[in-house]
Amino acid sequence: MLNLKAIREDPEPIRNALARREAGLADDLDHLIELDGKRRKVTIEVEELRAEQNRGSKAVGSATGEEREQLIKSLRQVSERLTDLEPGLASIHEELLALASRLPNPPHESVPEGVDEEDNQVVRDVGNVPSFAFEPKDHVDIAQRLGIIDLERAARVSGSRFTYLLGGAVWTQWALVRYCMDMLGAKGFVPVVPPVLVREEAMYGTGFLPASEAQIYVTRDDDLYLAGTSEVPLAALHQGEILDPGTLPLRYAGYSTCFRREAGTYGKDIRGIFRLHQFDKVEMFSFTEPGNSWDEHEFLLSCQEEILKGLGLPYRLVLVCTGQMGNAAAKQYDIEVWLPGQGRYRELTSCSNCTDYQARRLECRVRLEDGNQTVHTLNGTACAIGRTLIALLENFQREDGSVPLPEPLHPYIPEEHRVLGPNGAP
RNA sequence: GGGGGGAUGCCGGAGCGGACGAUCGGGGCGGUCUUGAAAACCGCUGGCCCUGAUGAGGGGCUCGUGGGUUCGAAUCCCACUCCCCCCGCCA
Repeated sequence: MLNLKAIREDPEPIRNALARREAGLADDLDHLIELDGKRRKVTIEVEELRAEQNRGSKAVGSATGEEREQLIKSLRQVSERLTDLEPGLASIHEELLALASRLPNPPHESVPEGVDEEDNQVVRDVGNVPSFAFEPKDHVDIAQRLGIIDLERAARVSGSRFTYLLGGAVWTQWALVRYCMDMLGAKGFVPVVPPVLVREEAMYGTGFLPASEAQIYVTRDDDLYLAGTSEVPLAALHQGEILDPGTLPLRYAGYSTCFRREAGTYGKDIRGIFRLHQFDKVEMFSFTEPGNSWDEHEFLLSCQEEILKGLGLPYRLVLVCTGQMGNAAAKQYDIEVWLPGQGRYRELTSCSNCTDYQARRLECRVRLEDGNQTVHTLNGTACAIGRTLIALLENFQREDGSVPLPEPLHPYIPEEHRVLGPNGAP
């Protein structure tokens, strides 16, 4: 949700920023400004009548006889005029809210303008792309030979885009989770296992509704939504609260299963476990004072890079262009990991500063010296388990099909599973 | 699934048609006293919106949510939502 006060005071920067995202948005903003003006005009009218009504009603209490009758008579007229005006105000308000909640966060000036992946800006390449003395296989070949994923049976049970993870894949999953949690815990993140079924308000508050409705699973009888990322329940954790500035920044590391319908991606990444309806993920989430979110954004990014460097995965950091950013983000970094099996970089993590966009919808504020202010929220993937598993398999594969897991994971894996081999699974 | 009880400010808890934005207690903040602290005493202490200069001031809304009755609703009526307890089932 946009800050109407800020728009009213100085609409130009916001209009320009929105136009950089998508051409039509500037017109939407103008419509919004018009509605806001209308609303204020009618509000003044209505409130003056209400003030009159309040004054009069008080007077009735102490009046008697003829005077009282006269007063009630005239107040009845005020009441009727209000009844005429109020529906108009309500509908303007409704329209205003519907439009305002549809508009995305205006991008930060440092965000490159563009429409698709081609327009993303590569910030840096890190690590060495491995070279192989043999033809590297892709993760499906490797994993199936190891017996650690079972896509066919999963399809029989649940349909396409599901998998069973077995044996070594599971050991690796727990190791990745513990590796990330230990690192983030040491940095002051509070580990969280959040609810993954959430109410509509949480989806709305994080900006996934109404924007991405088609991507979200809904339960039939209970009207609960399945979170596509723990960002949703983590953001909603402090919904409606006024936080004490001493507690900020609040940093959480949420571990949860994520559910995505992936509507409209038929035929895309259909092979393997790259794009599933269900996967597990460790997600970082921060609440900060408005002035500190840009520093926090870089901090979350540094955590992501530390995790990947620790695992020894080659990646590149990308600044996502205006057209590719999530609805709530003002700026977004993606990290793309090198996948030898595909011979290209693929998205592994994402890190967004949502500024006050989600927090305003969630009504999450901080009590500052000069009044209450909307906090800023940020989110970043610590570890998308499935895709990280793909990256480990493809980058560290050996010609015999075995895969040694990187050393930082060893403390969390039984010794016999530190190298994924044919004996790693039934 | 069956039965019962609730929803009021940061927390507890009154109020049940007209000086109620709300008694009181706790907490928090400030002060008096004290070498310091505690105790005691005094004062302050919700949010949102409009107007105004992001000031002072003024106004409106807000007692779970939405509707209704009324000149006037925290208080009466209707619907919904949520929370809690007991029984049953259950990881």
